Amino acid sequence: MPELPEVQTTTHGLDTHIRDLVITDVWTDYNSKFFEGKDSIKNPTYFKKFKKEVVGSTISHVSRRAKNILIHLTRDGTEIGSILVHMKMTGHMLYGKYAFNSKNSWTPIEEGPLKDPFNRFIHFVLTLSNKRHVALSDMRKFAKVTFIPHHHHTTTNHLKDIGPEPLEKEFSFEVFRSQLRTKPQGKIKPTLMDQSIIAGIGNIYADESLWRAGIHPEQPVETISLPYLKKLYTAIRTTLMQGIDFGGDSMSDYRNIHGERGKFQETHRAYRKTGTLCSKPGCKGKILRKMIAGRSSHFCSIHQKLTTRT
DNA sequence: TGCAGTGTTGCTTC
DNA sequence: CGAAGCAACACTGC
Repeated sequence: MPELPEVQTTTHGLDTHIRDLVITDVWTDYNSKFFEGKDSIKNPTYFKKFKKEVVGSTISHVSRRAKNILIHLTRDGTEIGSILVHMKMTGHMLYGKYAFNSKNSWTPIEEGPLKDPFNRFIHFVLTLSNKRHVALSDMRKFAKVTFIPHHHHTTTNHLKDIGPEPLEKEFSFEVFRSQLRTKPQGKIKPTLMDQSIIAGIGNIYADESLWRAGIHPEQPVETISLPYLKKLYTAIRTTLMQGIDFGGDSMSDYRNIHGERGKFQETHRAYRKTGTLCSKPGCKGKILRKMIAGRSSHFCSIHQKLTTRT
């Protein structure tokens, strides 16, 4: 589920714990070279190159771009690039002390994410100079890990088509509106989830933002009035900020780097609330579920009606 | 038991 | 060009 707030929670946690440490080893048991491009550690040939790049480098800091984590590396004080991790559906990063066991997998042994039920799905591990580890738990094995050389940061396919960050102060209402104008005929929900329009919004935060703004997920972008667009702009920013404040959403298997759950799922108003009464004060609607652009969408039958003009 | 559904995204097809 | 469908994988819940 990692969307912007979950990736932000993980990024911040990593940044405070692994800054200035040296990477002393890298391990993986991902092995399919299919589906992902050549520059994926799932490709054994690429992994050898990857290992050569990162072992011996120092972590300068950890940042986020859309739903990607970037672990920035230096060598002899010079920036060499970063490890890009996209956690996709079920990935989450953990920090702690692990031991490599006789079954060729990793077990947490001290502090850290001892209680995380997903420790059995660890497929990528960085060993650090303080004898601790960063582990990527990834049940469905969809995650992407690759090395981005410093000079490729703005040109790599992994990052070049990503839209503005919704929580940065440069993301004004005018920026939001001009981004949406590139897809006037699009349905609003798939448009919000398009990473080239706005960075970091996924299925949960799209549904929750639209509930708060009172807009039907299939409302064509060009038919949304100025006041409703402004409501939506505010709803997106406050919902994402709430997600971060609550430590992310753990309705499914997201955990922070210590293996702990976030609490945003306790505040859901629409996502996976099918059949319940709408909780908007005075609203008598029911939460409906419908597949839209291949994703299940949840919205109120009354205060999120599809209209010819909002 | 069986199968629909799951947070993401990129490739293929139309 | 865009939109839709599906595949990558493993598990949960009805």
